[in-house]
Amino acid sequence: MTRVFALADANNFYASCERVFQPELRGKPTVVLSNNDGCVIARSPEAKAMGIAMGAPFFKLKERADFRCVQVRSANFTLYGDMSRRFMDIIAANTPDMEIYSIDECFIDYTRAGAAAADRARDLRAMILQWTGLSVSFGLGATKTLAKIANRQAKASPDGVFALLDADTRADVLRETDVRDVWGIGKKWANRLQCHDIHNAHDLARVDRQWARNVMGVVGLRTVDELNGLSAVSLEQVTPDKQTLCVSRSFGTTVRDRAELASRLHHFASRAAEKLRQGGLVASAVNVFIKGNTFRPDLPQHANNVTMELSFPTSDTGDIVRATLQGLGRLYRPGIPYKKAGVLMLEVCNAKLAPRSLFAAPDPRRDRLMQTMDSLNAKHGPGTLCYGKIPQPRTWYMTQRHRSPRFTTHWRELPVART
DNA sequence: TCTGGGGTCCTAGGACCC
DNA sequence: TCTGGGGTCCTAGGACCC
Repeated sequence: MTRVFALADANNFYASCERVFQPELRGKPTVVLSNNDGCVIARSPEAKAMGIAMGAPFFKLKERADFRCVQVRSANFTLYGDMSRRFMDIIAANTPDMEIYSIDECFIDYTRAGAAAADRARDLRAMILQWTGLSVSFGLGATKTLAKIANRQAKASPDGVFALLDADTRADVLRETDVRDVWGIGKKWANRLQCHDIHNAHDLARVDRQWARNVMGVVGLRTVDELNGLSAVSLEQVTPDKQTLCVSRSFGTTVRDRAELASRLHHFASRAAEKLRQGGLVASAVNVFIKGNTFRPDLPQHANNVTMELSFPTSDTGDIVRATLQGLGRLYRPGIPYKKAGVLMLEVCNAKLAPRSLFAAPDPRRDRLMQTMDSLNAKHGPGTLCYGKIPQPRTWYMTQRHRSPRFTTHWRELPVART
């Protein structure tokens, strides 16, 4: 049986979320910036038309003569996360066979809908637009990779839906698709494939399977099969537990002081522990890393990381903070202007499945303490209760000069309707 | 002055064992 | 004198994704 996958992808997601609640942005070139207002991570169609590149550093963008007409917003992940949940909920309520792939994309298995798949997608698209204000494109194909390619066409099609299901259309579209735009082919592989005279997706689909296996490995072979309509990447309906969990930030200004670095890592470790508990997870080790400013070779450089074993799998903020600060003690060098730091939780697994140690056991009273801390912070706002230090406003935390209100998740920031 | 953050999977190579 | 070879486990690094 021919399978039918759809990829539903919200158009210019972050920029669109901003526009839903700020109609004054509509029709104007709009960009959304990364943390610390470092670089561009989303662009409205008008901004794309101006040639503003994804990842363009903001400080360079500001030098452009036509910059004044560009609307700028700092990343507002609280808002985007909530909007994502809303549109995914609508899809889930209509189609049980779905996989949330990223904040703005999901795959749907429409095999059972058969010939009606495209109509189903159109209905769903209309519903999402009406209920959330978000425009979502649907690409349909016999594999996930083909659905991805179909989605690129859908973005340009008037009704936002494109089916890449018959053989002739498929061959035509694959010929038009640059090999670097194929899902799973990055910059490196695109360049290497060019050397073998493989320029578009159709060229790649026609290579010998054995050649693909030898030269590109199992991942490359899967891509080739998928381009030929052989489904090699299945729908992942159950989100597997994470294996690692990372909290890290670049700093707006560099940090030389050890106590200051410790304070920031303390915060990252606390956040990581919170994220573990939210997911019902525990970790057995924590990797701590610090690095200088690699964009500035003229400054003294130092980058290092260390892995600290925890005495048993845990999500206890105290254990994780302690290990993190011990790790920093081994890494820190005076006089280095540090630009980035973070913690990476390792050997993460479900708390219920975690191995137990004969020699060290978690204290149930600590679990209750963590629960109490989490519920207080949930009720009164993040940072109400901190572990092992006095809560203080994090003036250092991030540069967000252009952040919009958290329209959908904070009572005081709700949009106001006037009649 | 100013360049994001958070993931996954695969492979190569070393250590170690028999 | 002789310097095999296969298996497993671990780690680091590469490549990719959004």
